Amino acid sequence: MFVSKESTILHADLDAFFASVEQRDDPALRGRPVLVGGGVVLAASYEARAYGVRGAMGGAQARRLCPNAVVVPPRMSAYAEASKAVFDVFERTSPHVEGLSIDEAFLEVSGLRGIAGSPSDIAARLRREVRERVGLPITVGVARTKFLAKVASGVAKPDGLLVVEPAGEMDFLHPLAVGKLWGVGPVTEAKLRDRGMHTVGDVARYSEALLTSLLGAATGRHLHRLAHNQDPRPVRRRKRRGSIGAQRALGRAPKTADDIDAALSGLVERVCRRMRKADRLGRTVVLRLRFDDYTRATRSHTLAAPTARTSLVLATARHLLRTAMPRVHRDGLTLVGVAVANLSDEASAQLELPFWDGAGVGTGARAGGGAVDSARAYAGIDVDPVLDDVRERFGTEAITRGTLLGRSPGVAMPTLPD
DNA sequence: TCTGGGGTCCTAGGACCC
DNA sequence: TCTGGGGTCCTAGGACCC
Repeated sequence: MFVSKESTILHADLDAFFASVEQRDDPALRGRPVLVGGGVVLAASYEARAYGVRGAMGGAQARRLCPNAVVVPPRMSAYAEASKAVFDVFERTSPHVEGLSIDEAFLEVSGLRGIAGSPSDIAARLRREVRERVGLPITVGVARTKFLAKVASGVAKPDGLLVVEPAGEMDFLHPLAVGKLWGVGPVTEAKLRDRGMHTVGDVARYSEALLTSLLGAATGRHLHRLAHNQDPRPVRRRKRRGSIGAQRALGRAPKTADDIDAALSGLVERVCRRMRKADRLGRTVVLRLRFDDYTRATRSHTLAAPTARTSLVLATARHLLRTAMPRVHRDGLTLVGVAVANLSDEASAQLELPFWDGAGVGTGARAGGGAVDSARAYAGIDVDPVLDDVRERFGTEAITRGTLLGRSPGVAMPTLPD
């Protein structure tokens, strides 16, 4: 018998997630406008949205729009816990779950028709289970493609369910504003508008060649396909994340070099702790800066071997910051961020070199024999036994690519934690 | 309306190697 | 001595998403 390979995809998206968790945990907040986060609104309950408040809005503006809103500080661990409980329901619903963020996922359910009922039955049951087991409202969109399922859940919000039937796809798709297309933000939307494209149907009338010349190869091709209802992307498990970072806004007040360095140290420490907790190492240190006029800059450096060592990441970040100091002095720094990218897991974790007898053996920096020699002279320590030991354990490749950080009395070197 | 914190992907140029 | 093409890695910036 011929079996259709046509897929049916659910897009499940929690409603006003952070705000809903707060209302769930504090009955006094139910039915009232709730804002999570004071400086910038991380989430606004639907009661607050009725006043025009949106996520990512400045806190002052949000309170102007909705003076009787209750503002609560974010409780990230509570949200992480709720997210995990919701994803447990997802996993019970389908073996094919692709998480998109802390509060949304795609589920492939086409293989389940005979077992679990129609897609809309499955979606309705999923919503009920999330409500009963976790106590949160969730909206589900159902369609043959990821894109349509995601748009459908957006239309059905809050606390809704919308199925886009195959026969109705074009009628659903073409009147949509271009801004609804996945990957179209303010910049791309303006470019499309300048060409007279306001709806998805408008985009569909243009050639792929024109769209790619206007927007670049990847974006042009992507939009052309979506506008013609071609979205073959399958639901698949996510790869592990590719970077871990932290950042902090500094405000506009003038700050000293010590202020900046203190912020940088705190960020590096947070990032490295998270990396070690997740059992991951990274090779590329990225420094992110934002200036008074909201322009941004990044500086990055790739180490010879992956690490999660605070001292090494911090030394690298400081070096990157020094290279950016002219710009910092000229334009005024308002945000500093550090990320470690190029993450690897256990396979390459062996390259993380060990401590050895009073000498810290770190990985990274542009190192060869020269760096080893200068570290030896600088620290005044006997590194030959260290080299032998490392060579024996990790092979010559590791040692020629490593840098030695000496630690001996009277020599100022970064402290090496854990 | 002046903007937080966490990410992803794409582009383009230069260095370097074969 | 001069010439090519292809591939990978690194850096920086930009757009976008939740």
